[in-house]
Amino acid sequence: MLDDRKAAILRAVVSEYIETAQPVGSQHVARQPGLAVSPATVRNEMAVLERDGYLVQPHTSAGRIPTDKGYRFFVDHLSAPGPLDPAKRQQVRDFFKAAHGEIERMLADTSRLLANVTDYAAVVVGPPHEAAHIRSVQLVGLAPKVALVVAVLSNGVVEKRTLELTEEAGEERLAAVGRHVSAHLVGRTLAEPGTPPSSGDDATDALVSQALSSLIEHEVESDSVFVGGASRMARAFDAVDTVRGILGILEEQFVVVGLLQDVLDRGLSVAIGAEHGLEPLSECAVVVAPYEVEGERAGTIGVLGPTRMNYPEAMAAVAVVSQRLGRHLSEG
Amino acid sequence: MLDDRKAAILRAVVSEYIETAQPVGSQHVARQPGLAVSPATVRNEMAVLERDGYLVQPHTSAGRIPTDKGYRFFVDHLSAPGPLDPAKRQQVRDFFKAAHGEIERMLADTSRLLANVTDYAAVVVGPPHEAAHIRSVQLVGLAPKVALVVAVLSNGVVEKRTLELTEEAGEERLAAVGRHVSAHLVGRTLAEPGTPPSSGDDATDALVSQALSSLIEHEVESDSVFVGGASRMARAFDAVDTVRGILGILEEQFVVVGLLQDVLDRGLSVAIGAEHGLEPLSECAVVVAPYEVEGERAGTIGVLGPTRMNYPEAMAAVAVVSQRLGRHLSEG
DNA sequence: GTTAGCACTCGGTAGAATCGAGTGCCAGGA
DNA sequence: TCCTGGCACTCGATTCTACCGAGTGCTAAC
Repeated sequence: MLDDRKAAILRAVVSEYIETAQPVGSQHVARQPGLAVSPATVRNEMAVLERDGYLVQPHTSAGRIPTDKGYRFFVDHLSAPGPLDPAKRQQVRDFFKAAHGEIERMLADTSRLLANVTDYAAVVVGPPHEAAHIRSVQLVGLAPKVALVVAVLSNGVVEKRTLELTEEAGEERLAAVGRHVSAHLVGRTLAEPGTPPSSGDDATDALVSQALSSLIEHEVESDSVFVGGASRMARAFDAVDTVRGILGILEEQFVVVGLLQDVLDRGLSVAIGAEHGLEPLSECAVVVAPYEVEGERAGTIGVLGPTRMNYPEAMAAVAVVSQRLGRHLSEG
Repeated sequence: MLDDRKAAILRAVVSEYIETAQPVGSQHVARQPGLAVSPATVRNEMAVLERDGYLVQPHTSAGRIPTDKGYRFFVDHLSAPGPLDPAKRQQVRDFFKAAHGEIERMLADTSRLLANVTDYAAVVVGPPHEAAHIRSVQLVGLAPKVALVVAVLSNGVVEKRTLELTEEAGEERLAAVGRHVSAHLVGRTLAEPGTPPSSGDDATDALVSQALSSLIEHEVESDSVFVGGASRMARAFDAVDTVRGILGILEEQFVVVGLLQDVLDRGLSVAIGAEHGLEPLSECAVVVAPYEVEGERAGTIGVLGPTRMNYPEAMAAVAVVSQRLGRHLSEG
């Protein structure tokens, strides 16, 4: 553990580096109000902090930069979560006051909001589809031998699957199958669909089971993910290769979901640099928070920025948005 | 118009510049087989080409670079559309052989395919929702005073809207309204919904018209757009500001749709640099093609790359993918 | 009309000089 | 024992110079 003065010095270095992106020297730190200490003393302390892995020098005769460990200590012990800037707070409030419409658009807009507020890339993961209760199932013919299974979930999500039929089926038959599946499935979840009772008609039963299995398979990968403001990563780094790597990751939805999930699973709200395993994101930090709908954990939102991101602000923004998003969705 | 030799020189400059991204000098051009001419002659010709606006020199004593006008002449007169590289052709074939599932995922995957094949960013615009025939409409209750209108279109698209009800409505009433709307709307399009006949029940009629208006409004902006491989733009440019501008554009879906639409409307299949009005894309070119489903123009695909992109290959890829996508969607 | 020859331009690279922010260490003082 | 002023030292960044060479435009001869 760090004594008070070392902690204060570390905080000063991190804060200043976050602002300026330049290595921080002992003079700057010593100027910090509240630290009545000479640069020489600061230097000694910084040497210790470096030995202990909280800081590094890009090269001799340069100032210090925080390591991942340094950032970690900063977010864990030195940064008050703090309230969000009032103007931004208002921006969030206004957004949710005006927000309406169906859930996917809502979530996509939320990711853009979060990106605007924080000025980093933002991710919103929708509620897992398996958990929601099924409200209705319907079969609709699209072509002679193609039908669409449409399932409406209680959270407003609509799942659909195309069905390749082995033989033509008229509207009536599809409707009948739909009613049959619906009667069985309504109130259940996609995760536990159970086995529907036989209808006494082999052809119908075959279609029913086909529709059912189409609905429940491929479930995992279909969690909805929305990435907003990815272009902001181009501002955060000036190495074009770094940017490309990061954008590449953000394009792979299931990687992004996995990343957020993984961070949450480890009980963290912030993952810094190498803490999340993704190599291209080694210069990035993620701030995440779950949101709850009607008391149940429903999904996750997060912000992705450079490790030298403004953690207090990002954490505040993520907290506010996740809370308001949950409330908004709870109200329907 | 350019005489044969000037055209050949222009072609050589464009080809070489596309490959190397370096200004092309007279020696390189003269080495070109098929041009039995000395560097000095080439220099004279290049001076003329520069005077006429086809080439520029980044600075005195450098080679020449094509202007937008130069690229334009190249794609209009000098580049054979040419067949796609066999391996890539196969890649496209394999993709569509394996492809299945519902339409949005299909389109999103197609955008990734096109990005992979061309190594540029790719855009796929789905069929306009207004044009498709309605196959089914249904109302599903989500909360006491919230209902979801779900409309299934003939092309497999599902439109949904949340409805804020002024008073509670039971399942039976919602179902009745759904049947009423459905009976009226099936076979029509969202663009021409007509006016449903009165059901003789005021409360039902109110809900019907509410459902109807929710479906037809906000129509324009809901065309589905899928952008794939945006991260590849980071490879094409090394100015990080340029990259950011381009990514910013790609994040605004309706701008992208407008861009492609605009290019098509002007009867072009390629738009270069300033030809499309978007300032951040002044260093980019777009190659577009419509695709047809069952003989009808259904949507658009496109590729976005630097102006020094490989036009023949991009055009070939876009042509092949649009054609196969149309065929695939026609077959259902 | 084409080409060889030539003087000229100018971006890019390499090397030297300089600057200055920052360091580590030491010795003196509270 | 801990802090601090002083000092020599480091080394990236910046500036300047020299130089190279790819490329040009022009002219005169073929």
